[in-house]
Amino acid sequence: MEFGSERSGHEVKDEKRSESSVGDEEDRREQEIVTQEPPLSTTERSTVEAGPNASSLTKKEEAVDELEVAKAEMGEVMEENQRLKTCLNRILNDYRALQMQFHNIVEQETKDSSDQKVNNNNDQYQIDESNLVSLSLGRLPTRNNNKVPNNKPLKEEAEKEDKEGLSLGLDCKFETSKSGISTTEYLPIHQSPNNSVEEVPKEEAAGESWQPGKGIKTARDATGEDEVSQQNPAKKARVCVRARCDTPTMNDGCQWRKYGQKISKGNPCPRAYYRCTVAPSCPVRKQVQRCAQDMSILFTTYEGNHNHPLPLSATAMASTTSAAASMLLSGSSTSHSGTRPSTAMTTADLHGMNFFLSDGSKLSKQYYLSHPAALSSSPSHPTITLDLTSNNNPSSSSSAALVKFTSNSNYNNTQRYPLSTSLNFSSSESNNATTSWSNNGFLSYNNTLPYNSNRNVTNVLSNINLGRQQQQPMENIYNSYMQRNNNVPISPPQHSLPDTIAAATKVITADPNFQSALAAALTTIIGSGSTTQGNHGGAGENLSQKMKWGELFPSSSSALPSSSTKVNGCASSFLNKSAANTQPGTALMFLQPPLPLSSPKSASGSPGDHIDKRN
DNA sequence: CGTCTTTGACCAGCGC
DNA sequence: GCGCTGGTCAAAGACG
Repeated sequence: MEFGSERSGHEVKDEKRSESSVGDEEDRREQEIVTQEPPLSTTERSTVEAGPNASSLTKKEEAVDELEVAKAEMGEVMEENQRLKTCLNRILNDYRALQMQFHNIVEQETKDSSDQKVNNNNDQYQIDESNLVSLSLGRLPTRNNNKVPNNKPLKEEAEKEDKEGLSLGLDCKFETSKSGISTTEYLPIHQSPNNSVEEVPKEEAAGESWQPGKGIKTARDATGEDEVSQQNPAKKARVCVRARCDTPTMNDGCQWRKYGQKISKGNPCPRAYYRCTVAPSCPVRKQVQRCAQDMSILFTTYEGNHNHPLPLSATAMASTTSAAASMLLSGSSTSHSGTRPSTAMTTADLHGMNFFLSDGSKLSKQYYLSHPAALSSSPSHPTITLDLTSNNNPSSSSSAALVKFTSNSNYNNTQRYPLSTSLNFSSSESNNATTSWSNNGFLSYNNTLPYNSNRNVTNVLSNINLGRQQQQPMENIYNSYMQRNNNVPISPPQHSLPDTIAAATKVITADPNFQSALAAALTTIIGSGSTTQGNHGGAGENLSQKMKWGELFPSSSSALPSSSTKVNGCASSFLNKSAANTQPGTALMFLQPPLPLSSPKSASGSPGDHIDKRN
């Protein structure tokens, strides 16, 4: 993939200019070197002239030879230098291209939101209500529609977004089934009663913001979400991320300070408590705990919403957790109607994409966790779990990425929300499409062929690797679908994997027509056979350049500098740094708060969600 | 010296 | 009411 092909004329121009300037500089240096040579030669000559005999002539010849050798060596060094400079220029230009594409994606998401709104108007009510799960990635549709006319130039809109704070909001709508009662048990391993993550609290509404009983109260905009929180201060939505990680914590781009540690019941591994330190008053907390049975699995539970701009690197996880929490809370909102029976579960089996939304009852306890006792949460906290491990899920043997929404609660007539929800993006190891937080710190998608590999867009997609994997099936599927059905120009995937997941989820859930496309895509992916498991290449956690540059510059990729920061988490931070480098102005992003279904107005209000970064 | 981690103590919620 | 457990605080120590 050459980003150059995607670059605008302006950028190409810049590249040419920079290359030419590099060449000029090289020429200048060469001339300087040449001009430095005469004094040497003069010295030599003077010695030679001092003794005009045969030995002097020989010396002169030797000196000339030495000069020539030196020149040759100098030339080699300069060639090498030039190669390196060219390489660097390409990297920089690629980076610029990536930035442009990021803007395009933001724009794309804006359009998607608009399109989805239109589609919702047309189709939403034709969809079986029981299967209606809508996750929209990006800015809130209403706001988008109002503020960003579609006929505006992309760049202008992108700039506008930057000025507005570059919000990557996640709008999550989630309607649980009225009728569908699923008995599906996605249970690879025995479910222990101690599995508190999925443990079913039995309470009412949930506030997503962290509001400790006696603790920090953050001044936030009066949004619908906040209203919910205030109405139910004790109920905090939690998002648990289950991922494989060798480091003490996942690096999600945010800054955390450890404020406590506890040995929790049922797990010998201590649970660590962190709070966000990006802003002093940020209410966000996270808990980190290793799985007792599999120490490589890390449970990271986020609570609350950030009330400050987030580093770009932090938006990935924040978006995902925000979406998840929104879904959880939105699910609760739908139950306000009271039309739902005490046990409700939504299951949508989309050709291997198993959407599993359950609500209520002990029947629908979450079974997917392999090691249920590993983490527990208070019953007062509705929890949604994102399973980002890429392993052993027997039930994911459909060989497609499995997305599971499971909401559990002791649902009774007063139950207002699903208390525990899991999003399982894992797949079996044999799967071609795999999402994982790999051990080397790369959040990776494993897959093989893109669904629409014959498309130009895919050419770009195929060259962008998160975690230096091959491609992102969900992304490709999503793009393919969007392009085919909506005639929407597809931007290369510059957003983070969680965003990708959310985007894919959005599409899948928003439009039933996507099923057919998905089926085809999965067939293609499955059929392609080979799985490109990640290059566990170590130090690259902070290098967005590693996205595919290993291919572009195989010889130099290993030389890319690793971060000097203290970050040692399993990270998504590689998503961050490059973007934050050259455009400091965009380094901070304000996450749009998740939008519960019941309170659309919250969209414009409080900032988004969860993040984590170091230990 | 400032920041961060560790760790014991304290508090609140929940179940019995 | 009591005990258990999760969650938080804050002093002390470690570290750069």
